[in-house]
Amino acid sequence: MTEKSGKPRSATIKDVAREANVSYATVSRVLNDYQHVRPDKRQRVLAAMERLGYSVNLQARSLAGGHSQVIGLIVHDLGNPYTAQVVQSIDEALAHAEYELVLHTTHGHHHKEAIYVDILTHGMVDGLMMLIPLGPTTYLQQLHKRRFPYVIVCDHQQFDDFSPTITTTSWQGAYDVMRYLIELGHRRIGFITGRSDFISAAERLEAYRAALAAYGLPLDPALIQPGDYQYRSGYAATLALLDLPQPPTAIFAANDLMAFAVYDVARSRGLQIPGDLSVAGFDDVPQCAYMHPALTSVRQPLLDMAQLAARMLLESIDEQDSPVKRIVLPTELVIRESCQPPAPTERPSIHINA
Amino acid sequence: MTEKSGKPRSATIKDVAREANVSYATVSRVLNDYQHVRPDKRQRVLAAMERLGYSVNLQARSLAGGHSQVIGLIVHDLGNPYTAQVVQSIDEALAHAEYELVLHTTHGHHHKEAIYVDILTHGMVDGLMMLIPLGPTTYLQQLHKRRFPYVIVCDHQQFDDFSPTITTTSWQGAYDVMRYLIELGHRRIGFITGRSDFISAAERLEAYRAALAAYGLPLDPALIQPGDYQYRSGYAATLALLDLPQPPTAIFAANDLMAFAVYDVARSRGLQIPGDLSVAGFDDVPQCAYMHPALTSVRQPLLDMAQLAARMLLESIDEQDSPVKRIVLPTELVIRESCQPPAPTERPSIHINA
DNA sequence: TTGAAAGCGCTAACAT
DNA sequence: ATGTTAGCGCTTTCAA
Repeated sequence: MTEKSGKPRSATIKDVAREANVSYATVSRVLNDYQHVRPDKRQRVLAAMERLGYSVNLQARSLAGGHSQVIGLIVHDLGNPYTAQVVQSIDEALAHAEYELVLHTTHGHHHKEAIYVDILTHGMVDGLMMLIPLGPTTYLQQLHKRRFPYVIVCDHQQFDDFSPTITTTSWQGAYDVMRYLIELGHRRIGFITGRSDFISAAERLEAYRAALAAYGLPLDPALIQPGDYQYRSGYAATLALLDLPQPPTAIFAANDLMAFAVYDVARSRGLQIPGDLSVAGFDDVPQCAYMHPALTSVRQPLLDMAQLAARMLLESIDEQDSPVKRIVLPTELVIRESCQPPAPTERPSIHINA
Repeated sequence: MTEKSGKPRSATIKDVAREANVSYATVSRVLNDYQHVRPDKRQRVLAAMERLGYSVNLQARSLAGGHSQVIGLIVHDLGNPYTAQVVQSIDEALAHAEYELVLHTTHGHHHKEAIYVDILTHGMVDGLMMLIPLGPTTYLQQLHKRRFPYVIVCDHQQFDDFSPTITTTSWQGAYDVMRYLIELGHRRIGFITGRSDFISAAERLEAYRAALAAYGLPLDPALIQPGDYQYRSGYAATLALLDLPQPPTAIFAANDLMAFAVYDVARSRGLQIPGDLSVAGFDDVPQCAYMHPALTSVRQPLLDMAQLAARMLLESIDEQDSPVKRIVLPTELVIRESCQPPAPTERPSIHINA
């Protein structure tokens, strides 16, 4: 057979064995740091590897029953600074444990999740982490049935009862924002929702409603504008909110990116923040601190989440019978400069519309 | 052997064969969409797969000489919106071609590059893309010698002469900014450099110098402040620049993030942009358009870069003898609101310091 | 301490 | 059209 296209070949364990004049099992032993190898032979093997530029083929190793020492990570969207930061933290935590990371992004296509899970968990990785905005799914059930080690990291609190999960008190985070705003004196608070198919979006909306109810404030549906976590939708929603006959004195956006859009609409209309309009976001992306005024937001302990997730996964890889854990980490309301009591000139609101 | 820890097993091609009552080669044929399989048998196989929840093991396939249909991508830093966007574009381009993407991030540790290249190119992937800020390296030479398909995507123009490369007229981009600023009338232009070990940083600095020289303007070393592409360094550099006995009337930051820092320092000192100080950045991240005033910057055609890179790589996987290509895409100076002629009150500068 | 050999799940000849 | 079989590169028995 002529060496036509096909894959480029590189030195294998056998080449090394030949070069070092040992059996290829011995090479494998050196590779895996076995004890019973005579030092001089080990040296010879090492030298041969060096000379041949040998590098282990992880696929083959994994196939042969060793482990791959790689962890799969499936995320929904890398464009989100929130995701990017979690990924980075996970990567670092894993590197400490000598695991590699392979990352798959679904770019918002939920149907890809199952595909990636399939690919990764059939040979490619020793464990799987998922950063997904959705609730219970079929593929999770299958993973569980197969007893494949995995961990969910999410920013919402609704999921099945068999998946190991790291999450935060995200509902509480949203509620905290509302309480803060209400106690500042706001009565008409606009809410820009997240992407409707994300659980977090429903959850934050629910917290908005709950806080209103808890303080005996009326719920005006016009004050709830749909967004999708993107800047553009935040812009449109803010426009709608400010064009209301009775515009809100404060706007709570379900994430920071949409809150930034509120800033821009306000600026274009000559509205001062927080003088004329208070604004709060969610996620506490780094940019919050750089805004003028700095944006009040809700922080999730991303670093801790990542590290705990990594530890949990590694544990369940080591001992297959580790109990299913779920950890809920606290969110934190980060109060900055974007909120203050509503302008005193404001009259007690008179509701005209239904 | 008791089914102790070890990997969870899942259905293999043989299980399917048994279940469907065919030879396991036939299953493979169905799997790979071969022509010569009787429709009814194909159906039986498909059904069996369904029943068993079968999923192909990519490792095994790849080992057996098929291809993995996976492309590796090594990037330097995901935190950068620039990177994130390229990754996303590449992923989409690859998905069209039915390739999966596995991504490795070095998180700024250059020494990891060689390791990842090794891992990925020994069995794991059919081709490799790299998004790295560095110049020629040993591992690229090796890849080339092995004839392993790969492509470099970078934002600088200095590299070896055997690597397929996609790049942009980045030097020209920086030069364009300077020309624009100079023709606006600026004579003292501050420059905040990029991270010193990145080629792009040296290149942009070089363009800064070249433009000054071309217009016969003096080069004041004090106007060049070191940065590292991070916000914080931009902040410090701006402080240093504005504290100069003769501060610049314009600042060109080697990337947008540092330009944002210029905004913040200016604001904290009560300086108007562009009235008191003109500012320009590089990269044209989305945030530029949202700033007030919107930031003038240099755009690289990320989407085109990604698509071309994907196409190039796929080509060189298909035909091993495709000639080494290098494509240089044009950058574009995106003029927004952050620059204007220097204040007329400005006197002709008198240089006191050496 | 080392070598020989089986086999991981699959593809790709080679048979039939 | 389909079955049989030889590996891919490696780990891991089992012998020696």
